[in-house]
Amino acid sequence: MIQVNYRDPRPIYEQVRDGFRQLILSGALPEGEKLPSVRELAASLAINPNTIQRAYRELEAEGCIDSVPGRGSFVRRSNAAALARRKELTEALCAAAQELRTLGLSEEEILTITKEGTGDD
Amino acid sequence: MIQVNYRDPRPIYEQVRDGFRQLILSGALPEGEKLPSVRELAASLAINPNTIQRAYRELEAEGCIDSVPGRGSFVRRSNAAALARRKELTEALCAAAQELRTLGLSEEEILTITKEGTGDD
Amino acid sequence: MIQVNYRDPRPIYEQVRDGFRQLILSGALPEGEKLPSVRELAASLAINPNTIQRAYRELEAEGCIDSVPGRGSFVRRSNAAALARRKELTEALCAAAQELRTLGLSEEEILTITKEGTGDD
Amino acid sequence: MIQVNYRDPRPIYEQVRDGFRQLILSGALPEGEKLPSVRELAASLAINPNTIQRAYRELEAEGCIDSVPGRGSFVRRSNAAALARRKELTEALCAAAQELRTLGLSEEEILTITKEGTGDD
DNA sequence: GTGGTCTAGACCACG
DNA sequence: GTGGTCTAGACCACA
Repeated sequence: MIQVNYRDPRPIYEQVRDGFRQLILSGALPEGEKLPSVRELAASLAINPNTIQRAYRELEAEGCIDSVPGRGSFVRRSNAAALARRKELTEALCAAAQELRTLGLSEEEILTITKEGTGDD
Repeated sequence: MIQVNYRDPRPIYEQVRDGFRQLILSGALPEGEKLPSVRELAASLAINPNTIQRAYRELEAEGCIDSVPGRGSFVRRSNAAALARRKELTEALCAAAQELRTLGLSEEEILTITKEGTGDD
Repeated sequence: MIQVNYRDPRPIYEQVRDGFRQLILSGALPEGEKLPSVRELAASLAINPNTIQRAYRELEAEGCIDSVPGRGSFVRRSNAAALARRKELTEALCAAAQELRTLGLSEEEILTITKEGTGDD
Repeated sequence: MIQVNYRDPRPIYEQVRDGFRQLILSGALPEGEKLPSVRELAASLAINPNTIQRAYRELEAEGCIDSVPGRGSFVRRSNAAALARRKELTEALCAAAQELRTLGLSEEEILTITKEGTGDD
């Protein structure tokens, strides 16, 4: 369901957080779905429960999940979270495209890169 | 010439390094141009000289500059550096575009975002 | 009659307890009125009966209800409970007003906020 | 500078966080002021550094401070943070006033309570 | 020196 | 069982 990669320079809690965020915002995890419990996921990933809890805490702060003490954590899929993420990605995409232009790539080349992975190629 | 921003989550040495790389690869700094000395730049940015030195060291490792002990650091503009940077940006752009697709944006919307800042709009 | 909200950071038993206290102290539930049985309410709210029982237990300790084993729980509306609640709210109101003052709000602005919802506006 | 109270039911990290937020938003700590280092404050309060760090992390997320690895944490006093806090307090004040009304207090009595601590009494 | 991540393990409140 | 707080202590990257 979620994978962590020790070679990835990103901290583990970010990998877990971003992994779930992606699953939630893309709709792969439906609204109301129960996430694995902190201890359960920690055990299955061989990671300290505190690390998982931090990921869940941040997802809750972002509005992606509800954590209910004694019951578990559940997908919320709020619009605000999706919009915030969309804004982040839009800015990252713009910045990358801009810098590629300064490297001398043509508009056409950049659009081709953007389409990679579409199946259009 | 270079600016550092404490609110930026990136470490300062990365901000300095990336700032110079951008100036060099985009051609804003011509081949052979002398960079400010470590002490000079450290003083003008009110930053620890070690931090500047690390930025320069990494730029040299990337092939963006040549550091000549006793004389200073000079722009090299190698092809290898440009290609490496281009690969990084290409991957970032693809990843952002892919995730925007999972958020439900159409191909058209994504291309429009990519074109932002072109002057085409 | 009572609603629980999983997004509310307050534990469920507090939501139930506070909900009934509000209904009782405001007079919405008349003296002597029978409350739903623990099992009944637990079923209708899809909540663990232990949770309801804890809410009732605390309401009894506060003097808001009488629980008669085998017969049920009944509204008591004691003066002591009202006074205790009034003290709590008074302190909360004072604290909020004080902090708003430190944020630079004028006395007038604070009084206006206090009156919101009065129908005076 | 900051005090923690073990009798307070609020977690320690919230007491620390809220204490600094109050000092910052009220202007008691001027913009750019350096906060005590995580370890320093932890030692002086006899609290685990992790607990302090969590408080600082949340203050940074709120936009109240900037934490710069290797340099320290500094007051930011953003407008957004002040507005968010003001909104929280406004809602708390309204809710308390409303419930006091249901307890039968007159508008006059409530306004008197609100003014407590003004020196107007 | 600084902030930040992670682990291991205890303890609590809630359901 | 659940989430949440806290401690103790190690380790890393940065300045």
